[in-house]
Amino acid sequence: MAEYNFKEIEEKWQKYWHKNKSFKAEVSSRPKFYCLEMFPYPSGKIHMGHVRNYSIGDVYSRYKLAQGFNVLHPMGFDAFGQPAENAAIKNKTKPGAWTHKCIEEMETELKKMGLSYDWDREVSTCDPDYYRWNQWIFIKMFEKGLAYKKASGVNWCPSCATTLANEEVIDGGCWRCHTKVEQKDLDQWYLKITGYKERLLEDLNQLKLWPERVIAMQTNWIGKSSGCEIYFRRKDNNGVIPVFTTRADTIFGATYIVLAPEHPTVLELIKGQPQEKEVLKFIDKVSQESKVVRSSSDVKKEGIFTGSYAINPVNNEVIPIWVADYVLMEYGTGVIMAVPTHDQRDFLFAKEHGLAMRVVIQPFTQQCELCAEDLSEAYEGDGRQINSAQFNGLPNLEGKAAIAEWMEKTRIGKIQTHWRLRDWLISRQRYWGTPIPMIYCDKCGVVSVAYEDLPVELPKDAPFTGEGGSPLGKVKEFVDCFCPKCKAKARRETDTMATFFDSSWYFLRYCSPEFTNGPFEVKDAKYWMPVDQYIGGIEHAILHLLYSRFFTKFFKDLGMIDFDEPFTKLLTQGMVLKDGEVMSKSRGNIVDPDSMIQRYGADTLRLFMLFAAPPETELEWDDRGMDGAFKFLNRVWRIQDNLKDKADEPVVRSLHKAIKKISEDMEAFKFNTAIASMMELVNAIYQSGADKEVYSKLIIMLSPIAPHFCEELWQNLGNQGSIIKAGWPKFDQKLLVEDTVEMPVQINGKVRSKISFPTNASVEIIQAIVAKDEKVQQWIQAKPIKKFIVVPNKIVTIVV
RNA sequence: GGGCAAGUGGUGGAAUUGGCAUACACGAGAGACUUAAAAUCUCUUGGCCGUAAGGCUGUGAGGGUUCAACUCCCUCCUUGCCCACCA
Repeated sequence: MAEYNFKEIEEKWQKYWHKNKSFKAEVSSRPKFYCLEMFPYPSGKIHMGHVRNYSIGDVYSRYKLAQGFNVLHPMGFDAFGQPAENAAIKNKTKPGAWTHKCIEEMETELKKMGLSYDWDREVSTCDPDYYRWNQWIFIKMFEKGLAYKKASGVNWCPSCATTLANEEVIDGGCWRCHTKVEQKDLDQWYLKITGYKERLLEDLNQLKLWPERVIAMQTNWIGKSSGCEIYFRRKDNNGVIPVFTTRADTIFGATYIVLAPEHPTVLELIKGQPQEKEVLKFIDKVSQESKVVRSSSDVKKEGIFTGSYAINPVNNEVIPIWVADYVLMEYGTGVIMAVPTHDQRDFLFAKEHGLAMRVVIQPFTQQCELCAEDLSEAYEGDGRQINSAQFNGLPNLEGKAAIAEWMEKTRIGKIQTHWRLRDWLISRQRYWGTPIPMIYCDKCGVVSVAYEDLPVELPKDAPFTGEGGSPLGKVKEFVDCFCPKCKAKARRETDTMATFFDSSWYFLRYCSPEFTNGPFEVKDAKYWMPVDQYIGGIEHAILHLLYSRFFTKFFKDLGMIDFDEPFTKLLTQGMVLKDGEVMSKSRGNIVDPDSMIQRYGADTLRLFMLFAAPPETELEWDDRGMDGAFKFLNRVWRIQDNLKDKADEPVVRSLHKAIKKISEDMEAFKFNTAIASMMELVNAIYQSGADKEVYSKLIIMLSPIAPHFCEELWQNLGNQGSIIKAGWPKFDQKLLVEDTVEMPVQINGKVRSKISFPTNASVEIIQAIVAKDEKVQQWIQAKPIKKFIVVPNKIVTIVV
């Protein structure tokens, strides 16, 4: 037979699959399997991260296909976003043209990998047929009160006159011109994801097949914390200042309270005080700082006394009210009670400004009473309540509950839950995104575009330079419109949607990509959804997955679907490293997948990617590993010339053991050990030869990993049609059991002999055989046997 | 600071979940084939002692549980990822 010519073979079978629509998925009565990999941003070139992600998904998908499932395996492009605008500015093209060119190039590269996609279902989020449904969803949310507009602080570069994402603020300056970034209030569109916070948290329990750490990350992000709201009264006018705390047990140690600089009450508190001017100056200074600067951890905490006092409701103590930058308006009530003895930040702040401290929790191990003067840092551990009136002596965890209950009864406070999760800001002052389908009418106010007028299409020409705010605002034909209600002249919203919106429901669109009466056809989604296996990078563990879960729940509430969670099983693949570092342009350590395909072929690249490491862990790129993978394929290739009429029994047994192991491994995404088992089988074949039967089963099992290669061998063996239809091999249980097993014999924990025993021999028989073994007797000598342990077919242990 | 992973030969990684540590591969070494090289095939390959048989030792460090620990428990170290003035 000729040599393995991967170039010819890969082109041939890619054409074959395309021509025969081998991976076309259609609704049927067979059990379905929806296998999905996160769709890429079309940068034009695929990188090794893509290769890994899509190889993993493709192998699993093909494996499920071989098992007889009706597999849906689609691909598309997350095509809106900033890079297209940047590229357009740089190359003087249009974002649309640039993006479409990139999509084409990327498709070509993906197709060269031999991925089993149903390309007929391809979606692209920048296509009006796609984004009109973004707009449709947005309007539905608006109608349900889940989309709303609110003024909010954004990072603002005064020189470029544009908003900046947090990532674009570098050392407090604009990434482009280094001008100091300011905070500016702008009216922005939000989605009320907080309306779903309980369900988003609760339903994480349903996700038994998600990695634990993703569940942990989502849980932290939603950030439910139970505590108390405590009402401090103002000394001057009895006004109430609510404070949120999770440490009600320390309330007797609260020696001052601190407001966030943005807190509206601050202005009242300082009015007429001698400090007024100074405090205003301080607030102004803080507000100039961008969030990024303010929250960088090593910056010293700064604050100032307001001149006013509050009353601690549990002991009627008069305590000062301060303002400090380390208190955040967005969390809790924007006010904290400071307990310097039991919170490190408060401790440092109190030391700095000479504020009072009182110990109220005594460590259990401490005998004599702990004094504030003795502390060199805050004591944040558990202990016994002291200086806490009627609660003295209680362990603080009991104290926390008792105090909370007492405060609620006496109406000093209220048991309360706070959440970290914020509403989702989706407005972007950019061009290359889905236009938010809203209209401003002088008479009717904010009105949504009529459904029949969707999509609101992006104007083909917009003057964008990356500077000076929203490009759509400069397109008169776009902005000028009529109010859908009163038909008067009106103004169109010029913000576009954050691209996370687009990717929050694309998995539903794949179910019926051509559907024109809604984002997806209900009956198709009913068959295909939820996604059985989702595969992607850990970097999407929080936002993308959370937003997708949110949208799914929203669709359920609209009655369009009947499940809570979109992704039954999730696999987060590890990154591809080179010399221990992440491959990236800036590091200059990129290995280009296309050049590897040129040199070795896609099958070798896929094989190496899957063999080098388990999918979840990081993968160290190794050129020599590619040689190894290529060598293995050639080794398999050569077998076809030396087939016997009938394989020896040991090889047949090896085959059946391999089928069992490989099937289990494929199911569990242990592709690296599955491949190792195939290599072992090949080694066995090299020892004593294979027949057509053994060889056929080997290449069927290898076919999800090296599909072109195996198709060719399958055909060489005289089969008609594709190996896809061959079906996954089954193993014969009888061939797995040998008559005898070799078991190690341990004496006092050390292996001293290896003896062959009949399979499943009884303890008595084993004892009798062991008694005749010279080596064992040598080690036991005449010492009495204390214990004789047999782990069936595994190990024999003797203790003397 | 909080959370989650992980740490095994020269390298990537295995280990049926408490049962022979290092499967499989890379690399290295030796041999066969060859005029030669490449390719291919076969063998060796954790460390120490030993001519050998064999022995001792060995999974980040230290302790513990057990007949038996890479695996479980405690303390510590290191690396990676995510979150973070979160009250």
